[in-house]
Amino acid sequence: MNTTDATSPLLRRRNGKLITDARALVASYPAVPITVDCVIFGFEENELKVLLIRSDLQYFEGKWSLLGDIVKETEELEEAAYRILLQRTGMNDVFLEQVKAFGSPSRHPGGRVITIAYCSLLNIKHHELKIYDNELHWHNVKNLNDMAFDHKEVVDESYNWLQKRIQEHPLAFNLLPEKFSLRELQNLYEVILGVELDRRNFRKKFFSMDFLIDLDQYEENVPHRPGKLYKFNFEKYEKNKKKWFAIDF
Amino acid sequence: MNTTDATSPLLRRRNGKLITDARALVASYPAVPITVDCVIFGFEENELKVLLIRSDLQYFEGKWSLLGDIVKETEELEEAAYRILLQRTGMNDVFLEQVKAFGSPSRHPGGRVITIAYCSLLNIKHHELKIYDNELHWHNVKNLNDMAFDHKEVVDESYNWLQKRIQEHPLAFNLLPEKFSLRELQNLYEVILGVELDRRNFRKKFFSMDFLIDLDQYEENVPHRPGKLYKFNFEKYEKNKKKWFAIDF
DNA sequence: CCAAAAGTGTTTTGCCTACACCCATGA
DNA sequence: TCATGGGTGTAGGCAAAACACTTTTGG
Repeated sequence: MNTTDATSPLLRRRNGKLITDARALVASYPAVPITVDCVIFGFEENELKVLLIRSDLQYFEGKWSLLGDIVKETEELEEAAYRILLQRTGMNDVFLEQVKAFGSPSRHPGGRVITIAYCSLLNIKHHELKIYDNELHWHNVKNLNDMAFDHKEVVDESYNWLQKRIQEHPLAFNLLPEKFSLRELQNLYEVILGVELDRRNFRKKFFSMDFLIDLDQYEENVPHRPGKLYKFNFEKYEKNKKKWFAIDF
Repeated sequence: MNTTDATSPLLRRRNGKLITDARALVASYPAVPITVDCVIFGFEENELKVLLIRSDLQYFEGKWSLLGDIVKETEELEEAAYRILLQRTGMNDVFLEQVKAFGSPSRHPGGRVITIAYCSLLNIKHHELKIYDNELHWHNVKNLNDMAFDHKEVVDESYNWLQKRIQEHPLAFNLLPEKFSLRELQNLYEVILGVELDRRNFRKKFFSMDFLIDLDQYEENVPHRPGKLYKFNFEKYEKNKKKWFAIDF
């Protein structure tokens, strides 16, 4: 390995001299278009869903695609993700977090495009999709295939990320109505994690955390005994969240 | 929010017509240089260290910088990270994983440059740094300041990532010699996590996992009773690793 | 009164924690 | 023989898991 190789400007030190013209240096670099893709998860009818549109590209005719857009020149990556969310869902108070960058040279048929995937969780009931450009629709996460680009991989990675994340952080509440029953909460965990949970232990677990506010209200219009409604106490959680420590693999 | 806005090619559907010329579409996008930065952690003398060079840029004169380089036009992101590692350390069998993309428009003084941070763990004793371009050196993670670009933030995020990751995955063994004593392993955990651990419980924990191979060999040249040497059974770990499940936040 | 889901407690088990003494080696 | 760290076991507490019956409501 020859590290005196001078093809890489960032690795090279030119005879110990410093580079004075940073702008010229950056201008000399090859450049690639950057997009942000939003993996927007929602929960409804006991299914985890993701918001997709039909691809605009003839190359991917009929295939489903994530909601993405080019990052504007002066825009933060996260800002671009929020912009896409707002344009597509009309919501601006949603959860959003970066998951991963995807940069395979061949992932876009029009040439190299690097994308940063952001994961977003929202409550489907909280907004109506009033816009149906490109057949914007919710899709069950389980039945995805024939997606455009590498979007299947992006969704899979995001789903893995969500499964792990939901166990360690109170993300679930972003997918539920503000007021929810414990049954709804448990269903959500069961669907996302793909496991069955014991109702009594689940309740004990959440009550012992003591982050649920009992609203003294009940479900309505259910064909059985209505469950109590709760909301999550985010303020208390933020104050009390513990430093997590346990070697376990 | 007007989604008939036509400034975003990926969001737009032109009167229901598909885009046939994907190449022209991509060519019309603004483009940004992409770099990969490697956060290379090593462990030595009971300190967690990170490999840094002096920045080449006059703008950052005297400041320390991560090892990074432009991603070549036909190169996978991960491939670029491995290339940088090989060029800088001469090692090609090292641990490497993507941590996060950093893309603030103002993070580079020469114009926008987006970087993808990769985290790497290696055993300092396994290779000598024969190359000292740009004062390549190991730095204690605790004493970093005055770094170039947003590299302090990148290191901090990578360190957080490592702290979490090392508790759930057997990464630690990438930082140790192939044969190690339990004391070395414990020191590593204590330093990375910044906690003190009970020796007996730590041993019990690792022995009960049953992933350590007893080599029936002992430390040498230590001024006290030598400890037994072990190596990690990666094969067994890969076969047995459990599906991790526990709601806990 | 029937169906459907809500709500509730106890026992067992395994794991993490706290804690103190003897052992092997080199100097 | 001394200094240094290596190596070991046990008891208590706590949290997770397993498990079944009664209650409430709507139809």
